[in-house]
Amino acid sequence: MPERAARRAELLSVAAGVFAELGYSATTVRVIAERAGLLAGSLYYHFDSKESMLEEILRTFLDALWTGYDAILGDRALGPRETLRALVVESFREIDRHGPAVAVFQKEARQLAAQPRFAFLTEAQRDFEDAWRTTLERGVADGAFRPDLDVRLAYRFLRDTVWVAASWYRPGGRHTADAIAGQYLSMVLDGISVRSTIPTATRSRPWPRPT
Amino acid sequence: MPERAARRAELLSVAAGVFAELGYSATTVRVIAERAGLLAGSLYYHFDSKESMLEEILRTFLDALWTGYDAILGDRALGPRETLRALVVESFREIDRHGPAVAVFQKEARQLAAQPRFAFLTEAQRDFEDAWRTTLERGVADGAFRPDLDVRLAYRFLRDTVWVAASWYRPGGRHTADAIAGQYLSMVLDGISVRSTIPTATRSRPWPRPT
Amino acid sequence: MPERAARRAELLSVAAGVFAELGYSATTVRVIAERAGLLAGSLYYHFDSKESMLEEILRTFLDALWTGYDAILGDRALGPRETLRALVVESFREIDRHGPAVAVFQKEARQLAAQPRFAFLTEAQRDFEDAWRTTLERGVADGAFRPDLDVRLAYRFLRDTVWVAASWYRPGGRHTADAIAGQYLSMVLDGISVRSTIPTATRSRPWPRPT
Amino acid sequence: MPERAARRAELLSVAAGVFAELGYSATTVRVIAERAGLLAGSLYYHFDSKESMLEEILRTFLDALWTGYDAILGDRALGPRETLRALVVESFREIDRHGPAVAVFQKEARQLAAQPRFAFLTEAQRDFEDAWRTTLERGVADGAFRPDLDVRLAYRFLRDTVWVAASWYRPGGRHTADAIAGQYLSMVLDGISVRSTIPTATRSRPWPRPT
DNA sequence: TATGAATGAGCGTTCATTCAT
DNA sequence: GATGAATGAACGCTCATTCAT
Repeated sequence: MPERAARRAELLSVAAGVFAELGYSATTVRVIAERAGLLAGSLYYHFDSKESMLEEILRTFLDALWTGYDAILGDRALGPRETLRALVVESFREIDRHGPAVAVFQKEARQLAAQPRFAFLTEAQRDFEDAWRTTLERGVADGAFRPDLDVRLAYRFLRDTVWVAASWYRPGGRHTADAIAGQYLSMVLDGISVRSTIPTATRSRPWPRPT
Repeated sequence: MPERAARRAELLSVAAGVFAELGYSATTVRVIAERAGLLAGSLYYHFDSKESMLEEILRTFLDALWTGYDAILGDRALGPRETLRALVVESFREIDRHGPAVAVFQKEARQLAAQPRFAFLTEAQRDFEDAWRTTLERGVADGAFRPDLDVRLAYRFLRDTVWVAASWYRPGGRHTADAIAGQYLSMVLDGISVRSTIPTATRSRPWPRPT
Repeated sequence: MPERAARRAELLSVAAGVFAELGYSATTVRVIAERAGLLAGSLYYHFDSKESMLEEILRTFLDALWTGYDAILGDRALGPRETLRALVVESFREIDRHGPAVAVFQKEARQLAAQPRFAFLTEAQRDFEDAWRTTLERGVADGAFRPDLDVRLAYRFLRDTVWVAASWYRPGGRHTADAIAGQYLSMVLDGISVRSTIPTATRSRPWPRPT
Repeated sequence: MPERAARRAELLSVAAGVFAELGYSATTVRVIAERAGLLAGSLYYHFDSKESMLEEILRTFLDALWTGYDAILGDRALGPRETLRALVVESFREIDRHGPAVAVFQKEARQLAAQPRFAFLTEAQRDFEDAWRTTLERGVADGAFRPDLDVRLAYRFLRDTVWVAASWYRPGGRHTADAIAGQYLSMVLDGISVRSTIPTATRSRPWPRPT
């Protein structure tokens, strides 16, 4: 990595941390500069604007994420269940690697997507929804997932469940990202309930019984 | 409701909507005023500051929420499963009634809690965690919930899963709040998976089999 | 005094007190109203503006002052020494009666005099200077005051000496206004020094010795 | 003086001039900025707030003043008369050098002293009173000043008389600061009156006659 | 007479950004 | 590459003033 790009990455990492901590709007370029050890004006040698820093942070995150996702989604050997598992694991790994960027994405994306400059967020969200919903639908179709699943709702449920973890997850904590992914998957797939105790009234339709 | 209090409530409702949409920091009092149909300065006849509006919005929301929660938590007739169900339903009803306030809480609480003025948020979060974790622990103890549950993780999972819905839920949409609560509960309790497909590797311990 | 005028006087008295305490610019009509027991807007039933209250306070004070001064200055029986004494006594009585108004005059007059609306202050100051300087000059001419007196300087000295007392004098304190006037006169006329100890070097010219 | 400090001093000098002319409260930072040739916001690169400018102006003035006063008060060779003379001369020199600062002090100190931030003004006023009153009392005790002197009153008389001059004194005028100090001293020490004309009624006690 | 709600101008201050050095 | 001083727009807020009731 050339000197120049390394410095940019370093500064963006600082910026992402502050954006995640204080929110984009409440972050001043002064505190970014201060944490990076230079003066506010000097940031403008490296970046056009505060907004362009944000954009670069989000693009970098999404590029990395989609590199991982594309490998998974392109793997025809994976059934819907394994695909879902792989997507969740990949997502937690992304949180592990680019936690602040994920937190910024989670907090700011909806609002930013309205601006032309950040239209790529809207695209990403659409692709994102496609990937997850397709996987869920495949799973319902082939009997891996519950036939009574409301796919739209389940998509949101999964999406929020995974990304919101970025706001509390800290690398080097009690659990590894993969361990947390495993726990999440267990809850999402099987529920927190002991199966036999579920009163039938909870469901609109009886489960298809495996034979 | 006296004239005065009604006007306050009206203005707070507008403010909550803008805070939820743009974020507290990115919201200007001029925007609030514009949407409320008066001038920025006039807001200060009713409120001390932008911050005091935020505080009142959050306090009002938490008061309403705890009124509901306390009734549930104080009901000794409820088992952990019914308690959890009631808490989720109550939460979605709160989202239905005070959606913007919930979204603001969800977005801003962590950051605000550091200020002395918003210390009540820290208390609320602690009480909140107590309520959910105690319920989960009771459920694990009496066999309603899975014995291998990581309660800390499950708590976060539930908390985020429920509240994050405030950022997309709109009253009057396709589903009622109670319907969505039901769907969420179904996913959370039973998982999205069809039972027999769960590979045993997912779990640390085999399920207790009903006899 | 008609009801109406009495209320005005009452409100102006409150206003003068606040102006004296906080300064005209730092005084808000809200605190005047509050101390008078009504709401800010209600003051505008009685007065056109904050500025018109100030004007009325200053005019009332100057009218009263000149009533006293004119009687003294018109008394041909008084020598310069007695005239000066009478002016000082009258001034302290004015401070005793309208202390806050005097303090406001002392603090604000110089700055206000630049506005057309307050041109009467400039006139008053000119008349004021005339009265005192004429008295001093008469005294120098007839041997009552020191022949080496710089009249311009002595005028300022006297003027400041007297009016500045308004900023600390409180009616009902240790000394009456007349007693303070007496003490001031004693210092101004005779100095604080024991005469014989004055080294001759202090003076530019030897004193004319009375025969 | 480093570049930075010089710029601060320059801006503070402008600010002091405006504060003295319009009063602190009536002064807007935009006026200060305009006279200094920059924009209002740019002042905040150099100072924290309008109030901090005021504080620095007053502290600088008091530091300079006390440097002079301490030298005088610490000189054991000076009798009360020479001490008083030296204090007055030093005060007028201070007016000559920092006229606007003195005028601001004179106008605003009483009101400001109530704020914790300006508690140093209260201290200064106490030290000030100590210095002058001690000098006066020493003079009365050793026969330099009139035995019938009301020291409290005389202190106020001297204090106001001297400092109020800051509101009209302009450097480079007809008289030098030292010349004005001399005239003031002559009036304060010996009075404006020619001795023999003093009616005995003015005094409560006869003068001690030198033998 | 007084109130209560509002206006609108302007205030002190912040902050992303620029640019000569 | 970075600094330091400045810009200029906008922000939260204040306050004298208005006016229907």
